[in-house]
Amino acid sequence: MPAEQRQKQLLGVARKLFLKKGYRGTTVEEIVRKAHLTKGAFYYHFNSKEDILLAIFKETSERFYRAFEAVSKPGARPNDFLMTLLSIHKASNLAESRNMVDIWTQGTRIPKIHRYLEKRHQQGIEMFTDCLDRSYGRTRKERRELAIFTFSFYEGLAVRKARWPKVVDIESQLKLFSRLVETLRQGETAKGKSHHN
Amino acid sequence: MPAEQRQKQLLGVARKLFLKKGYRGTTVEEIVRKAHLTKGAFYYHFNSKEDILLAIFKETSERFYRAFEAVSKPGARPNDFLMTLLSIHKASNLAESRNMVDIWTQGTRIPKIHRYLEKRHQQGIEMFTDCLDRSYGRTRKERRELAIFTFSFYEGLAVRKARWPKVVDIESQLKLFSRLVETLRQGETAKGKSHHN
DNA sequence: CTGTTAATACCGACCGGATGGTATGTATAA
DNA sequence: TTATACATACCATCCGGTCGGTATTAACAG
Repeated sequence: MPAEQRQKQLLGVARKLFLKKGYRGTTVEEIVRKAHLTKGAFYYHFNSKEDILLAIFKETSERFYRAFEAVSKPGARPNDFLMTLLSIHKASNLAESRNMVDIWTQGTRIPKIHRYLEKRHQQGIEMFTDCLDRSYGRTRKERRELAIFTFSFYEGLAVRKARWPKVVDIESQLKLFSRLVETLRQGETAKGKSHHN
Repeated sequence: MPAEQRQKQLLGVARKLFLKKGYRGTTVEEIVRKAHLTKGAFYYHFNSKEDILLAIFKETSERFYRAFEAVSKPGARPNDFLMTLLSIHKASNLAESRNMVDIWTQGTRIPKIHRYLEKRHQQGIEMFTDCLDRSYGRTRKERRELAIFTFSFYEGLAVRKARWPKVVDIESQLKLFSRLVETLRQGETAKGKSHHN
Protein backbone atom coordinates (compact mmCIF):
# COMPACT_ATOMS: atom_id res chain seq x y z
CA MET A 1 0.00 0.00 0.00
CA PRO A 2 2.74 2.58 0.70
CA ALA A 3 4.11 3.92 -2.57
CA GLU A 4 7.67 2.74 -2.27
CA GLN A 5 6.63 -0.80 -1.51
CA ARG A 6 4.18 -0.92 -4.42
CA GLN A 7 6.81 0.32 -6.79
CA LYS A 8 9.14 -2.44 -5.73
CA GLN A 9 6.38 -4.98 -6.17
CA LEU A 10 5.57 -3.70 -9.65
CA LEU A 11 9.26 -3.65 -10.52
CA GLY A 12 9.57 -7.27 -9.50
CA VAL A 13 6.55 -8.38 -11.45
CA ALA A 14 7.50 -6.41 -14.54
CA ARG A 15 11.03 -7.73 -14.40
CA LYS A 16 9.85 -11.31 -14.37
CA LEU A 17 7.44 -10.77 -17.21
CA PHE A 18 9.96 -8.88 -19.34
CA LEU A 19 12.46 -11.69 -18.93
CA LYS A 20 9.83 -14.25 -19.76
CA LYS A 21 8.09 -12.63 -22.69
CA GLY A 22 10.25 -9.73 -23.72
CA TYR A 23 9.54 -6.03 -23.36
CA ARG A 24 7.10 -5.59 -26.18
CA GLY A 25 5.65 -8.99 -25.58
CA THR A 26 4.51 -7.86 -22.15
CA THR A 27 1.56 -5.50 -21.78
CA VAL A 28 0.95 -3.11 -18.94
CA GLU A 29 -2.33 -4.90 -18.45
CA GLU A 30 -0.47 -8.14 -17.75
CA ILE A 31 1.81 -6.51 -15.24
CA VAL A 32 -0.98 -5.05 -13.19
CA ARG A 33 -3.07 -8.19 -13.44
CA LYS A 34 -0.27 -10.22 -11.93
CA ALA A 35 0.10 -7.66 -9.19
CA HIS A 36 -3.66 -7.73 -8.54
CA LEU A 37 -4.01 -4.11 -9.50
CA THR A 38 -5.28 -2.06 -12.41
CA LYS A 39 -3.75 0.25 -14.94
CA GLY A 40 -4.71 3.24 -12.88
CA ALA A 41 -2.34 2.06 -10.18
CA PHE A 42 0.47 1.50 -12.64
CA TYR A 43 0.27 4.96 -14.11
CA TYR A 44 0.04 6.43 -10.67
CA HIS A 45 3.44 5.02 -9.80
CA PHE A 46 5.18 5.18 -13.17
CA ASN A 47 5.01 7.72 -15.95
CA SER A 48 5.18 5.20 -18.75
CA LYS A 49 6.09 1.69 -19.69
CA GLU A 50 9.56 2.85 -20.68
CA ASP A 51 9.89 4.38 -17.27
CA ILE A 52 9.63 1.07 -15.48
CA LEU A 53 12.11 -0.43 -17.93
CA LEU A 54 14.61 2.25 -17.06
CA ALA A 55 14.08 1.54 -13.38
CA ILE A 56 14.74 -2.16 -13.94
CA PHE A 57 17.90 -1.36 -15.88
CA LYS A 58 19.22 0.89 -13.19
CA GLU A 59 18.55 -1.75 -10.59
CA THR A 60 20.35 -4.51 -12.51
CA SER A 61 23.15 -2.30 -13.72
CA GLU A 62 23.82 -1.14 -10.21
CA ARG A 63 24.03 -4.73 -9.06
CA PHE A 64 26.63 -5.49 -11.72
CA TYR A 65 28.57 -2.39 -10.94
CA ARG A 66 28.75 -2.97 -7.20
CA ALA A 67 29.86 -6.56 -7.71
CA PHE A 68 32.49 -5.26 -10.07
CA GLU A 69 33.75 -2.82 -7.52
CA ALA A 70 34.11 -5.64 -5.03
CA VAL A 71 36.43 -7.59 -7.33
CA SER A 72 38.37 -4.54 -8.39
CA LYS A 73 41.41 -4.92 -6.25
CA PRO A 74 44.94 -4.38 -7.53
CA GLY A 75 46.38 -7.51 -9.06
CA ALA A 76 42.99 -8.81 -10.19
CA ARG A 77 42.78 -11.51 -12.84
CA PRO A 78 40.50 -11.59 -15.87
CA ASN A 79 38.97 -14.78 -14.58
CA ASP A 80 37.80 -13.03 -11.44
CA PHE A 81 35.90 -10.52 -13.52
CA LEU A 82 34.43 -13.06 -15.85
CA MET A 83 33.24 -15.17 -12.94
CA THR A 84 31.74 -12.15 -11.27
CA LEU A 85 29.91 -11.19 -14.42
CA LEU A 86 28.56 -14.69 -14.78
CA SER A 87 27.52 -15.01 -11.15
CA ILE A 88 25.58 -11.75 -11.19
CA HIS A 89 24.14 -12.79 -14.49
CA LYS A 90 22.84 -15.91 -12.86
CA ALA A 91 21.74 -14.27 -9.63
CA SER A 92 19.73 -11.71 -11.58
CA ASN A 93 17.78 -14.47 -13.26
CA LEU A 94 19.16 -13.41 -16.60
CA ALA A 95 20.56 -16.86 -17.15
CA GLU A 96 17.37 -18.65 -18.09
CA SER A 97 15.99 -15.83 -20.13
CA ARG A 98 16.12 -15.95 -23.87
CA ASN A 99 14.73 -12.47 -23.91
CA MET A 100 17.59 -10.88 -22.09
CA VAL A 101 19.09 -9.58 -25.28
CA ASP A 102 15.74 -8.38 -26.49
CA ILE A 103 15.33 -6.28 -23.39
CA TRP A 104 18.85 -4.95 -23.75
CA THR A 105 18.21 -3.96 -27.33
CA GLN A 106 14.97 -2.33 -26.35
CA GLY A 107 16.81 -0.50 -23.63
CA THR A 108 19.56 0.86 -25.82
CA ARG A 109 16.93 2.18 -28.22
CA ILE A 110 15.72 4.55 -25.55
CA PRO A 111 18.20 7.44 -25.38
CA LYS A 112 17.95 7.97 -21.65
CA ILE A 113 18.68 4.33 -20.95
CA HIS A 114 21.36 4.12 -23.62
CA ARG A 115 23.31 6.97 -22.12
CA TYR A 116 23.06 5.51 -18.67
CA LEU A 117 24.29 2.10 -19.77
CA GLU A 118 27.09 3.47 -21.89
CA LYS A 119 28.43 5.39 -18.95
CA ARG A 120 28.26 2.36 -16.69
CA HIS A 121 29.88 0.20 -19.33
CA GLN A 122 32.76 2.59 -19.76
CA GLN A 123 33.30 2.77 -16.04
CA GLY A 124 33.37 -0.99 -15.84
CA ILE A 125 36.05 -1.28 -18.51
CA GLU A 126 38.25 1.38 -17.02
CA MET A 127 37.93 -0.07 -13.54
CA PHE A 128 38.81 -3.49 -14.90
CA THR A 129 41.78 -2.13 -16.80
CA ASP A 130 43.18 -0.25 -13.87
CA CYS A 131 43.05 -3.17 -11.50
CA LEU A 132 44.31 -5.80 -13.87
CA ASP A 133 47.61 -7.28 -12.81
CA ARG A 134 50.52 -5.77 -14.71
CA SER A 135 51.73 -9.18 -15.76
CA TYR A 136 48.83 -9.51 -18.21
CA GLY A 137 50.10 -6.71 -20.38
CA ARG A 138 52.94 -4.25 -20.44
CA THR A 139 51.04 -1.19 -21.56
CA ARG A 140 47.71 0.04 -20.32
CA LYS A 141 46.41 -0.20 -23.86
CA GLU A 142 47.17 -3.90 -23.92
CA ARG A 143 45.40 -4.46 -20.64
CA ARG A 144 42.41 -2.46 -21.81
CA GLU A 145 42.20 -4.63 -24.91
CA LEU A 146 42.13 -7.64 -22.63
CA ALA A 147 39.35 -6.07 -20.59
CA ILE A 148 37.24 -5.57 -23.68
CA PHE A 149 38.07 -9.09 -24.77
CA THR A 150 36.78 -10.43 -21.49
CA PHE A 151 33.60 -8.38 -21.68
CA SER A 152 32.97 -9.49 -25.22
CA PHE A 153 33.48 -13.10 -24.38
CA TYR A 154 31.15 -12.84 -21.43
CA GLU A 155 28.46 -11.33 -23.58
CA GLY A 156 28.86 -13.88 -26.30
CA LEU A 157 28.78 -16.71 -23.83
CA ALA A 158 25.65 -15.36 -22.18
CA VAL A 159 23.87 -14.84 -25.48
CA ARG A 160 24.82 -18.24 -26.78
CA LYS A 161 23.92 -20.02 -23.58
CA ALA A 162 20.52 -18.38 -23.59
CA ARG A 163 19.91 -19.33 -27.18
CA TRP A 164 21.29 -22.87 -27.28
CA PRO A 165 21.40 -24.02 -23.67
CA LYS A 166 22.23 -27.59 -24.52
CA VAL A 167 25.28 -26.80 -26.62
CA VAL A 168 27.17 -24.47 -24.31
CA ASP A 169 28.82 -25.66 -21.11
CA ILE A 170 29.79 -22.63 -19.08
CA GLU A 171 32.23 -24.48 -16.86
CA SER A 172 34.32 -25.81 -19.71
CA GLN A 173 34.34 -22.45 -21.41
CA LEU A 174 35.47 -20.77 -18.24
CA LYS A 175 38.35 -23.20 -17.93
CA LEU A 176 39.41 -22.67 -21.51
CA PHE A 177 39.22 -18.92 -21.09
CA SER A 178 41.33 -19.08 -17.97
CA ARG A 179 43.89 -21.31 -19.61
CA LEU A 180 44.23 -19.03 -22.59
CA VAL A 181 44.43 -15.81 -20.70
CA GLU A 182 46.95 -17.11 -18.20
CA THR A 183 49.43 -17.65 -21.01
CA LEU A 184 49.64 -13.89 -21.35
CA ARG A 185 51.44 -13.51 -18.07
CA GLN A 186 55.06 -12.57 -18.36
CA GLY A 187 57.87 -12.98 -15.88
CA GLU A 188 55.65 -15.19 -13.78
CA THR A 189 56.86 -18.50 -15.07
CA ALA A 190 58.98 -19.18 -11.99
CA LYS A 191 56.47 -18.38 -9.27
CA GLY A 192 53.52 -18.75 -11.61
CA LYS A 193 52.60 -22.30 -10.73
CA SER A 194 51.90 -21.52 -7.12
CA HIS A 195 50.12 -18.33 -8.05
CA HIS A 196 46.63 -19.54 -8.82
CA ASN A 197 45.15 -21.82 -6.20
CA MET B 1 6.62 -7.90 -62.24
CA PRO B 2 7.45 -11.63 -62.42
CA ALA B 3 6.82 -13.21 -59.04
CA GLU B 4 10.32 -14.38 -58.26
CA GLN B 5 11.81 -10.99 -58.95
CA ARG B 6 9.21 -9.20 -56.85
CA GLN B 7 9.88 -11.50 -53.95
CA LYS B 8 13.57 -10.75 -54.11
CA GLN B 9 12.83 -7.05 -54.24
CA LEU B 10 10.56 -7.26 -51.23
CA LEU B 11 13.12 -9.37 -49.41
CA GLY B 12 15.76 -6.75 -50.01
CA VAL B 13 13.58 -3.90 -48.84
CA ALA B 14 12.34 -5.76 -45.79
CA ARG B 15 15.86 -6.76 -44.87
CA LYS B 16 17.08 -3.21 -44.93
CA LEU B 17 14.17 -1.97 -42.89
CA PHE B 18 14.43 -4.75 -40.34
CA LEU B 19 18.11 -4.01 -39.83
CA LYS B 20 17.38 -0.33 -39.52
CA LYS B 21 14.33 -0.33 -37.29
CA GLY B 22 14.01 -3.86 -35.98
CA TYR B 23 11.39 -6.44 -36.80
CA ARG B 24 8.53 -5.10 -34.76
CA GLY B 25 9.59 -1.57 -35.48
CA THR B 26 8.94 -2.14 -39.16
CA THR B 27 5.40 -2.31 -40.51
CA VAL B 28 4.25 -4.15 -43.58
CA GLU B 29 2.92 -0.82 -44.77
CA GLU B 30 6.44 0.63 -44.69
CA ILE B 31 7.87 -2.26 -46.62
CA VAL B 32 5.42 -1.99 -49.47
CA ARG B 33 5.61 1.79 -49.51
CA LYS B 34 9.35 1.65 -50.03
CA ALA B 35 8.84 -0.92 -52.79
CA HIS B 36 6.19 1.31 -54.42
CA LEU B 37 3.53 -1.31 -53.90
CA THR B 38 0.57 -1.95 -51.63
CA LYS B 39 -0.27 -4.48 -49.00
CA GLY B 40 -2.22 -6.51 -51.50
CA ALA B 41 0.98 -7.22 -53.33
CA PHE B 42 2.81 -8.18 -50.16
CA TYR B 43 0.22 -10.69 -49.07
CA TYR B 44 0.08 -12.08 -52.55
CA HIS B 45 3.77 -13.03 -52.36
CA PHE B 46 4.10 -13.84 -48.66
CA ASN B 47 1.74 -15.51 -46.24
CA SER B 48 2.63 -13.32 -43.32
CA LYS B 49 5.16 -10.95 -41.87
CA GLU B 50 6.86 -13.83 -40.10
CA ASP B 51 7.10 -15.58 -43.42
CA ILE B 52 9.33 -12.93 -44.94
CA LEU B 53 11.47 -12.94 -41.80
CA LEU B 54 12.03 -16.65 -42.19
CA ALA B 55 13.04 -16.11 -45.81
CA ILE B 56 15.55 -13.48 -44.79
CA PHE B 57 16.97 -15.77 -42.15
CA LYS B 58 17.39 -18.61 -44.57
CA GLU B 59 19.14 -16.33 -47.00
CA THR B 60 21.61 -14.97 -44.47
CA SER B 61 22.15 -18.27 -42.73
CA GLU B 62 22.92 -19.90 -46.04
CA ARG B 63 25.49 -17.25 -46.77
CA PHE B 64 27.22 -17.91 -43.46
CA TYR B 65 27.09 -21.61 -43.98
CA ARG B 66 28.56 -21.58 -47.46
CA ALA B 67 31.37 -19.28 -46.40
CA PHE B 68 32.02 -21.65 -43.56
CA GLU B 69 32.22 -24.58 -45.90
CA ALA B 70 34.80 -22.71 -47.96
CA VAL B 71 37.12 -22.28 -44.97
CA SER B 72 36.56 -25.78 -43.70
CA LYS B 73 39.69 -27.45 -44.93
CA PRO B 74 41.75 -29.82 -42.84
CA GLY B 75 44.29 -27.99 -40.73
CA ALA B 76 42.17 -24.87 -40.41
CA ARG B 77 42.88 -22.35 -37.70
CA PRO B 78 40.36 -20.68 -35.36
CA ASN B 79 41.36 -17.34 -36.72
CA ASP B 80 40.28 -18.34 -40.20
CA PHE B 81 36.81 -19.08 -38.92
CA LEU B 82 36.56 -15.97 -36.85
CA MET B 83 37.63 -13.83 -39.76
CA THR B 84 35.16 -15.54 -42.02
CA LEU B 85 32.36 -14.97 -39.57
CA LEU B 86 33.27 -11.31 -39.27
CA SER B 87 33.61 -10.77 -42.98
CA ILE B 88 30.21 -12.28 -43.73
CA HIS B 89 28.85 -10.31 -40.87
CA LYS B 90 30.10 -7.18 -42.51
CA ALA B 91 29.13 -8.15 -46.03
CA SER B 92 25.60 -8.89 -44.90
CA ASN B 93 25.28 -5.36 -43.57
CA LEU B 94 24.85 -6.71 -40.09
CA ALA B 95 27.80 -4.71 -38.92
CA GLU B 96 26.14 -1.31 -38.72
CA SER B 97 22.90 -2.59 -37.37
CA ARG B 98 22.10 -2.24 -33.72
CA ASN B 99 18.99 -4.25 -34.34
CA MET B 100 20.72 -7.37 -35.49
CA VAL B 101 20.28 -9.00 -32.12
CA ASP B 102 16.70 -7.88 -31.95
CA ILE B 103 15.97 -9.62 -35.20
CA TRP B 104 17.78 -12.73 -34.05
CA THR B 105 15.78 -12.82 -30.87
CA GLN B 106 12.59 -12.31 -32.79
CA GLY B 107 13.62 -15.11 -35.08
CA THR B 108 14.37 -17.61 -32.37
CA ARG B 109 10.97 -16.93 -30.87
CA ILE B 110 9.33 -18.39 -33.94
CA PRO B 111 9.60 -22.17 -33.69
CA LYS B 112 10.08 -22.80 -37.37
CA ILE B 113 12.96 -20.36 -37.56
CA HIS B 114 14.43 -21.51 -34.27
CA ARG B 115 14.64 -25.10 -35.42
CA TYR B 116 16.23 -24.08 -38.69
CA LEU B 117 18.88 -21.94 -37.02
CA GLU B 118 19.67 -24.50 -34.35
CA LYS B 119 20.36 -27.08 -36.99
CA ARG B 120 22.61 -24.74 -38.95
CA HIS B 121 24.41 -23.70 -35.81
CA GLN B 122 25.12 -27.29 -34.85
CA GLN B 123 26.39 -28.07 -38.30
CA GLY B 124 28.70 -25.09 -38.15
CA ILE B 125 30.23 -26.18 -34.87
CA GLU B 126 30.76 -29.75 -35.96
CA MET B 127 32.28 -28.70 -39.26
CA PHE B 128 34.58 -26.32 -37.44
CA THR B 129 35.59 -28.99 -34.96
CA ASP B 130 36.32 -31.59 -37.58
CA CYS B 131 38.57 -29.35 -39.63
CA LEU B 132 40.44 -27.75 -36.80
CA ASP B 133 44.12 -28.57 -36.82
CA ARG B 134 44.98 -31.31 -34.36
CA SER B 135 47.64 -29.19 -32.75
CA TYR B 136 44.95 -27.02 -31.12
CA GLY B 137 43.75 -29.84 -28.94
CA ARG B 138 44.47 -33.48 -28.38
CA THR B 139 40.93 -34.74 -28.04
CA ARG B 140 37.97 -33.91 -30.22
CA LYS B 141 36.19 -32.65 -27.12
CA GLU B 142 38.92 -30.10 -26.56
CA ARG B 143 38.72 -28.89 -30.12
CA ARG B 144 34.96 -28.68 -29.95
CA GLU B 145 35.25 -26.55 -26.85
CA LEU B 146 37.55 -24.26 -28.79
CA ALA B 147 35.03 -24.07 -31.61
CA ILE B 148 32.30 -22.98 -29.22
CA PHE B 149 34.73 -20.54 -27.66
CA THR B 150 35.36 -18.98 -31.04
CA PHE B 151 31.67 -18.76 -31.85
CA SER B 152 30.91 -17.19 -28.50
CA PHE B 153 33.63 -14.64 -28.88
CA TYR B 154 32.44 -13.76 -32.35
CA GLU B 155 28.93 -13.22 -31.12
CA GLY B 156 30.02 -11.16 -28.16
CA LEU B 157 32.27 -9.05 -30.33
CA ALA B 158 29.49 -8.45 -32.84
CA VAL B 159 26.96 -7.55 -30.19
CA ARG B 160 29.35 -5.24 -28.39
CA LYS B 161 30.52 -3.54 -31.53
CA ALA B 162 26.95 -2.89 -32.56
CA ARG B 163 26.12 -1.45 -29.19
CA TRP B 164 29.22 0.60 -28.43
CA PRO B 165 30.91 1.17 -31.78
CA LYS B 166 33.43 3.63 -30.44
CA VAL B 167 34.74 1.39 -27.69
CA VAL B 168 35.43 -1.79 -29.61
CA ASP B 169 38.22 -2.06 -32.16
CA ILE B 170 37.72 -5.24 -34.13
CA GLU B 171 41.27 -5.37 -35.47
CA SER B 172 42.91 -5.27 -32.06
CA GLN B 173 40.52 -7.85 -30.71
CA LEU B 174 41.23 -10.15 -33.61
CA LYS B 175 44.95 -9.89 -32.97
CA LEU B 176 44.51 -10.62 -29.29
CA PHE B 177 42.30 -13.57 -30.06
CA SER B 178 44.82 -14.95 -32.49
CA ARG B 179 47.67 -14.50 -30.07
CA LEU B 180 45.83 -16.28 -27.30
CA VAL B 181 44.59 -19.14 -29.35
CA GLU B 182 47.93 -19.80 -30.98
CA THR B 183 49.43 -20.56 -27.59
CA LEU B 184 47.31 -23.68 -27.52
CA ARG B 185 49.34 -25.31 -30.24
CA GLN B 186 51.53 -28.14 -29.10
CA GLY B 187 54.59 -29.62 -30.76
CA GLU B 188 54.69 -26.71 -33.14
CA THR B 189 57.17 -24.61 -31.27
CA ALA B 190 60.06 -25.51 -33.57
CA LYS B 191 58.44 -24.84 -36.92
CA GLY B 192 55.76 -22.63 -35.40
CA LYS B 193 57.35 -19.28 -36.07
CA SER B 194 57.34 -19.69 -39.81
CA HIS B 195 53.84 -21.08 -39.72
CA HIS B 196 51.75 -17.96 -39.62
CA ASN B 197 52.94 -15.35 -42.08
C1' DC C 1 -16.34 14.81 19.08
C1' DT C 2 -17.65 16.42 14.61
C1' DG C 3 -17.27 18.41 10.11
C1' DT C 4 -14.17 19.99 6.45
C1' DT C 5 -10.37 19.63 3.59
C1' DA C 6 -6.83 17.50 1.25
C1' DA C 7 -3.48 14.20 -0.08
C1' DT C 8 -2.58 9.38 -1.15
C1' DA C 9 -3.48 5.24 -3.58
C1' DC C 10 -6.23 3.15 -6.65
C1' DC C 11 -10.37 1.80 -9.89
C1' DG C 12 -12.34 1.13 -14.40
C1' DA C 13 -14.27 2.85 -18.45
C1' DC C 14 -12.79 4.77 -22.46
C1' DC C 15 -9.96 6.79 -26.35
C1' DG C 16 -7.35 6.71 -30.41
C1' DG C 17 -3.94 5.33 -33.18
C1' DA C 18 -1.39 1.69 -35.01
C1' DT C 19 -1.17 -2.61 -37.49
C1' DG C 20 -1.50 -7.39 -39.26
C1' DG C 21 -4.41 -9.39 -42.14
C1' DT C 22 -8.61 -10.00 -45.51
C1' DA C 23 -11.97 -9.55 -49.14
C1' DT C 24 -13.16 -7.85 -53.32
C1' DG C 25 -12.25 -5.86 -57.55
C1' DT C 26 -9.37 -5.22 -61.79
C1' DA C 27 -5.86 -4.63 -65.45
C1' DT C 28 -2.83 -7.35 -68.26
C1' DA C 29 -1.15 -11.13 -70.71
C1' DA C 30 -1.29 -15.84 -72.34
C1' DT D 1 -11.45 -17.04 -70.54
C1' DT D 2 -8.45 -17.90 -67.12
C1' DA D 3 -4.43 -17.28 -64.23
C1' DT D 4 -1.25 -13.76 -62.64
C1' DA D 5 -0.15 -9.73 -60.22
C1' DC D 6 -1.47 -6.43 -58.26
C1' DA D 7 -4.81 -2.09 -55.97
C1' DT D 8 -8.25 -0.40 -52.62
C1' DA D 9 -11.03 -0.36 -48.90
C1' DC D 10 -11.92 -2.23 -44.77
C1' DC D 11 -11.88 -5.01 -40.42
C1' DA D 12 -10.69 -6.54 -35.87
C1' DT D 13 -7.88 -6.22 -32.33
C1' DC D 14 -4.46 -4.83 -29.40
C1' DC D 15 -2.47 -1.63 -26.27
C1' DG D 16 -0.38 2.47 -24.19
C1' DG D 17 -2.14 6.07 -22.05
C1' DT D 18 -5.95 9.31 -20.02
C1' DC D 19 -9.41 10.85 -17.00
C1' DG D 20 -13.10 11.35 -13.88
C1' DG D 21 -14.23 9.39 -9.92
C1' DT D 22 -13.64 7.05 -5.09
C1' DA D 23 -12.19 4.83 -0.70
C1' DT D 24 -9.11 5.65 3.05
C1' DT D 25 -6.48 8.18 6.13
C1' DA D 26 -4.63 12.19 8.30
C1' DA D 27 -4.56 16.87 9.62
C1' DC D 28 -6.87 20.52 11.31
C1' DA D 29 -10.58 23.71 12.66
C1' DG D 30 -14.63 24.64 15.26
